Amino acid sequence: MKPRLRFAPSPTGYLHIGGARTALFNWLFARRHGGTFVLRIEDTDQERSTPQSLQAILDGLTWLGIDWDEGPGKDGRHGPYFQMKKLDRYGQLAQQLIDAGWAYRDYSTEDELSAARKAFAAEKGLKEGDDLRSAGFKFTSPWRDKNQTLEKPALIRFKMPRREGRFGFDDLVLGRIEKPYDDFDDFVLLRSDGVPLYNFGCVVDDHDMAITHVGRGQEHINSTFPQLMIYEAFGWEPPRFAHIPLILGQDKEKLSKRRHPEADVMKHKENGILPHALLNFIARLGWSHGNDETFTREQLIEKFDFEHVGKANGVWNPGKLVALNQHWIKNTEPLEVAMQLLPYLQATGVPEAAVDAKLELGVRAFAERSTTLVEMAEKLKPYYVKGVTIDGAAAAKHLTPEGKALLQKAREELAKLTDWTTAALDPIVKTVADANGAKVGAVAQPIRVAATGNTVSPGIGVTLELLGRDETFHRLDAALR
RNA sequence: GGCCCUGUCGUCUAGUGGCCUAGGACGGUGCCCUCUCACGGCAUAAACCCGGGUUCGAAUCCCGGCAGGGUCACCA
Repeated sequence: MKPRLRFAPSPTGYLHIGGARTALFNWLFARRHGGTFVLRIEDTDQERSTPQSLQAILDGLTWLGIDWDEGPGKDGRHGPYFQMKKLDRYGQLAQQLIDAGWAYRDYSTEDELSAARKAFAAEKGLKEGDDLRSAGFKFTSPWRDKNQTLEKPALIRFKMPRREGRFGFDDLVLGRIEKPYDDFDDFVLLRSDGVPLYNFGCVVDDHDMAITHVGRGQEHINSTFPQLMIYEAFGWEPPRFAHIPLILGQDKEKLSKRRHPEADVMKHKENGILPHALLNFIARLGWSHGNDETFTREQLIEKFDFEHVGKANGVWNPGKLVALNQHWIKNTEPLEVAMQLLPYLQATGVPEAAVDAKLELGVRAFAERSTTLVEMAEKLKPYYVKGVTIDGAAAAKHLTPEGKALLQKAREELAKLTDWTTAALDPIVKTVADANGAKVGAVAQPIRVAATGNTVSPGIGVTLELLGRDETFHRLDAALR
């Protein structure tokens, strides 16, 4: 049987890096085994769900190259893929549970609940701000065994069986996990407005969508237990679960929107990170394959498994992400990098830039010198504008009378060239140095400063080819004046 | 607080009882290469949370501490 996996975000914000990794692991597993990857939208929190968030999540996944076989924009046989579109289904199933004695209508009001809380607090002698849960507050609805249907709104609670002992499941990454039955209260299945809560909607949908494996964050371990009870009540076979460790910020706190800008997937796009580099990085954060560090998309699909997902939380390491980014900048076809780079370059103020031979040459020259696409764009920009401002210190050091004399000689040699290529340009430096009894550096640096305004650039040959013949002479002559 | 999960260099990790004198990667340090900057190459410092067991033998198994995390809603 081909596996079916899903990613089920709630559209209440941008695509979080932890969510992206969860999506990636599920996607990799589905792809590896020729299965199906489903994208389901859990939009039952109407307070917080927004269309913008949905779009942001879709955009984030698309940017990362994580595609889905069923879900928004991809209808399948197991839809609808938005929970708010199947309220009737949840209602019918909840009624089924009531009929079977696994659930009941609860007409308790908020007032009654808070009265119970107050009574509990008074009995225990707790103060206003104290956490009732810590003190062991439990609420048992008086409607639990009444089995009544009244003409007023009710929420539907699951009736946890009063059992001794423990129950649990075999987690794909954590192994056996168990809890005592009496750890759980009757939990809410359906709100009084008929909208399902997470546990109920999740189980119904995973069943309806024939999900076989659920990879999700470890914060969901505890909700697995009530979900298991729902499966039992319906007599459904639960999927296999794989609880993935959390990603922590450098302060070792859970990655949060507020304190950790890196939690937003699209922030990395903005920072000039290649989508595949980010993919490689988050894959390695929590999963490993021996001593391997870099993986192509195909290798990731070929090697991924839940058994090698680690059990401990991981700390975000921006330095390693950047190192991986540089690795992929260097190890991706220059044409491909050029296409990714273009928008960043244009954004620096050179809208006329295009994916052409010049840009590809630029990528080849700067791949080893750039850690991000933003950095590469900034470094390439001077090759797209007319003229250059020469750095004072650089001029003072290299455009001395002696420097200028050598620069003049070099200019004369360059003028003789018919072929303006790196291969033809490179030897000029040594030729001029030899002819004048100077060191190569004494020739190269004045040229570099005159041509780029600075002491740092790729080799003289590529630098001048990138600049082009006309612009090179324009800048050299300006420096010689 | 109850319950649950976790604990190898600063960080990500390899490791599933002898192959471990604990390996790799990022970062650090030093050297080499070199027209600058990078890239690359070589070398180096750096870890099994603590304490008990089990075993001929434990980073690996068990127990207890300690530390970190998760969860306990008409959020997901």
